[in-house]
This record gives sequence, structure tokens and C-alpha cells, in this order.
Amino acid sequence: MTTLPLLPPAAVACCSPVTGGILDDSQAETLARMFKALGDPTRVKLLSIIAAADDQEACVCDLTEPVGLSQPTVSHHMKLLVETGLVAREQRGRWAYFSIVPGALDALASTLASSS
Amino acid sequence: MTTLPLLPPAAVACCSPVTGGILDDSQAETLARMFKALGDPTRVKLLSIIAAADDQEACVCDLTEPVGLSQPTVSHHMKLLVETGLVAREQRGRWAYFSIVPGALDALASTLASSS
DNA sequence: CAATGGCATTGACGAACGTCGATATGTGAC
DNA sequence: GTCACATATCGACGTTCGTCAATGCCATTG
Repeated sequence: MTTLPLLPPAAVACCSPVTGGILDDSQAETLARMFKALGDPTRVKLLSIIAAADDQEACVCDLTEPVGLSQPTVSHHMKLLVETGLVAREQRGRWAYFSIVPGALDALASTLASSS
Repeated sequence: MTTLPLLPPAAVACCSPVTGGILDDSQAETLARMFKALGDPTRVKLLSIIAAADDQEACVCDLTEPVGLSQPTVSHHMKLLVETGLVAREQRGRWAYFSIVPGALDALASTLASSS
């Protein structure tokens, strides 16, 4: 079995490549929606914090202090990242743990690749 | 006249990788600024049109009709793409030719790569 | 049960964005 | 120089965005 063990969600085919022909409105909108999620310094930093965490996950309480914003604001950003499929949310007890969806960023990166 | 003397800057090392440790405010802002430029469906489509052109370049007159927007609006978007370093502008006669900066998208893609 | 703590939602505000029409700038043709 | 054309800039408009304080919801603890 040569198939990958897990993570089929956004990993393989998330969007059409930017440089692979003229995109129609739907494709352009889908891609732009993903990039827009990364178009805010706070969200970029949140992603980097989660990625740098020991177990690759973090709760809101771990995120508010590093970014210096209120809890509702951080919660708002995380919701947006979850909705775009870049981040996964898992409730464990009273805490909500956020983690970067495996392959999601790579899938986005592949839409920017020129050839290889 | 394009005010850009040369442009190797964004090609090689444009930004710090998202998943390569906690980004500071400056790094996050730089990255977000690039992604924000791709965070609009019109600009994504403009890029795809330029990339799909025969000689990898296009003037505003080639772009207004495909995106269905006014000339000032297209000009505005192109200015933004040029300012972020994703697109180069070259004036030839009465026309301004826009082309995707070689390596710019790849540099951005590399900031999203996890490892493999 | 009530109390506590973590997070989401709401409503509001100013700032930034996308779009347009009108106009300015600049280039080549006559 | 004058005209026509391609593009950029300006000013204005409605919409979206990022942020916060206040509040609500849910799970755990006593």
C-alpha cells in the first residue's frame, strides 16, 4: 500500500496553481480566501507559535500573551484559521487545542510553485 | 521608468518560514504583507492571467476585460502587486508591461513549506 | 446544587480595502 | 504643437476587517 496513512483533507488538492493557467472566479476566490487568512500579521504569528510549540498545539491561553491581544480577538483569529482549513480545533476538557492541519500549508505552497 | 534597479531581493530570502520558530512582529508583518497581496481574488486572477500569457507579460489593456473591472481599479491592483515585489513593471512605449518577478512566488511558497 | 475557569459570541467602533468616475500624466502619431 | 491613446492618480463611496468590553456557554471542581 503506497497510499499515505493519514491526513487526506487539504493535503492533496486544495486549489489550482496560480501559474497553471487562467483561474476562473471560483478558483481565484478559493485561493484568495486562503491567502487572506495569512494576510494578517497576528494570524501569521499565531501559526508560528503553534508550529513552534512542543507538541505542535496550543490553547488560546497560550496565545494571548505572545501576541499581546485580548482573548476574544485571539479567539476570532483562530476561528478564521479553522474555517479556512489551516488549523484544527480539538476540545479537551475545558481547553481548546489548536494545531496546524498537516499538509495544509504545503498544499497552499504548491499553488505558488512555478515548476517543481 | 521602473524605479527598481535590479531585483534579486525577494527571490532568494524574502521572509522567515512560518513554521520555523516564533516570528517577531517585523517578520510577521513582512510575511502578512505578501500574503495580503494575494488575498484578493482579483489580484490572484491577474497573476494567473499574466503567468498564462504567451510571453509571460501583459499590459493593463489585456487585463481589464478578463477581470471585468475598470481600468483604474486594475491599475490600482497592479501597483499593489508591484509594491510587494511580486510583479515587475516595464514601460515600453505607451504600454506598461507587467510580469511576475522570477522566484518571488517560489520564495513565498518556501515560507510555507514544512520540511519535505 | 453553585462557583470557577476557558473559550466563543455579540455589538460597537475606527481603520483599511475595493471599486468607481473624473482627471492628470505621459507617450507616440500627425 | 496638437491630438489620440494608455496608464496613473485623486476623491469619494460602501464594505470589510481588526480590535475591544461585555456577556454567554460549557466543562470541571467543590
